[in-house]
Amino acid sequence: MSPKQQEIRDREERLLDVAQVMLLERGYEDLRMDRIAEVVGVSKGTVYQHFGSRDDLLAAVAARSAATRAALFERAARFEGSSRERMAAVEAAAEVFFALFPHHEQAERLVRAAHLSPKISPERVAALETCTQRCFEVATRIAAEAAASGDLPLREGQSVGQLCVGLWNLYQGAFLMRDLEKFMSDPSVDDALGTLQRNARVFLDGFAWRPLSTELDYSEARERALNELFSNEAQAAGLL
Amino acid sequence: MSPKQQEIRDREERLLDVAQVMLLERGYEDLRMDRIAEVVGVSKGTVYQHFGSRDDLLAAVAARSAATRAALFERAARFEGSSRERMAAVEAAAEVFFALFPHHEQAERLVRAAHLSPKISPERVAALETCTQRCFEVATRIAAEAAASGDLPLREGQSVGQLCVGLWNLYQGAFLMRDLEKFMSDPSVDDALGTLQRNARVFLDGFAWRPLSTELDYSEARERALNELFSNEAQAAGLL
DNA sequence: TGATTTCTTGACGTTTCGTCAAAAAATAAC
DNA sequence: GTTATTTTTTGACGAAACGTCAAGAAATCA
Repeated sequence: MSPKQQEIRDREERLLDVAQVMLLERGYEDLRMDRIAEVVGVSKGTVYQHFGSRDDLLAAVAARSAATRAALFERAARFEGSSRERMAAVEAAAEVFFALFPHHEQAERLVRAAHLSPKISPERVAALETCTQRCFEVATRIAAEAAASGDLPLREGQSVGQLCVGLWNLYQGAFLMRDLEKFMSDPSVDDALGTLQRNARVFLDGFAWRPLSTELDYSEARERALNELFSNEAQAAGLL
Repeated sequence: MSPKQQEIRDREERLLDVAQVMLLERGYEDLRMDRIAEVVGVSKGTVYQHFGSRDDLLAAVAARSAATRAALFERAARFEGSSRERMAAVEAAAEVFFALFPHHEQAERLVRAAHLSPKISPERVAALETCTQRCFEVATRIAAEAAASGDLPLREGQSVGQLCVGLWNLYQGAFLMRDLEKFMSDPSVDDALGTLQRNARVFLDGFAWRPLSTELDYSEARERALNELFSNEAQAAGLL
């Protein structure tokens, strides 16, 4: 790769870095192409060489963090333990991602809202979806193994797909709620992360995925996963 | 109220109607003030008499449907039956709302994304939050009664707040997923609404809220709620 | 009927997006 | 090492939309 090509690669990363920070700190409305160009030290035309439009840049930001999430999930898949402990490691990965990339939810929401926008290159949308699919595949594989081994006794009409969708929904809903004000005066839900962890356990208990959370303390598995798999990231995110 | 004032009121509703449809059909980017004015048959200046900005109009759209949701939830609270059947009625209300106001998720997401925008009048934001709070209050009251009566045996560290947050998250996450493409090839989750209903049952079973879904068929309660409480709406939404 | 207040209008200033022809830089050819 | 060609960068420009406001129209009041 020629030095020029390398420079272009690096610049794209820097553009994404700047856009990511701006999105988080100032919001979508203040994500201005001129300003990004100025901060990175290039002209606006050059930014448009990398990204076809403002929305395309936004999608690129989302795609980059989504790729990181998929990588975290796949790392979690290597966790050693019972099937449900391995799912707890995946949940830990979701937590780490959530803490490390607080901009991502907003970015992905906006990309989805810019629905079918012809201004977003199809490859980027495809990349984003592939990453989500990879996350689902990790979870599905673990649940399928649990079902095969008997740890997860699926009842009539239940499937590993249903379970994974439910767990995903639970997490997405909770992440969505993060920047929302509190709707409840109940102090028991002040700790959003703890509430989410407990609810995920209730949900998996509802499937009777053994060992139940009454039989085994999954916060131990969670901490082991954070230490063994995500040590650096978890420390950076303040989870350790 | 003078005829003029009535006219202004009506016009505001028409503006909201048009904005709502445009938002759903063409997306946020194509929600143009000039165009809305033109469709309703007034000038742009008049639109700005009603709404301080484009984002404020968006927030007004969200606030209006949120008020409808709160009303549906409160109607659901009047359902007769066991505590868990009454919660099933609330879930039915959420389904009805979801089907009737497909624009709402997007609108609320965008308002939240436009975070702290000084262009949205504080009263509208407050109205939006009050409506969500009303929904939570309905759910919380039912769960609290269930806990008091012994139907819902909360374990150490669990609370009705946690349960309501979890159920809300599950629904929000599922609604968020609606317009998303499918991530899974699993045909068992093709039926998004059915998957959501089953997952909600698993979740409440996880709390051991009696009668469990294995002991009682809650689709019966759901259909009764749709018929008794939301007959018109459910028919309009194609749920009956 | 005339005076006063309230409401409506659309042209205008501003901002930002995205384009593109010209200039600059990098690479290739000799 | 110099010239030619290709690639890359630039910033001025046109288009589009937001939000404003002074002038005019309509409604209410006296």
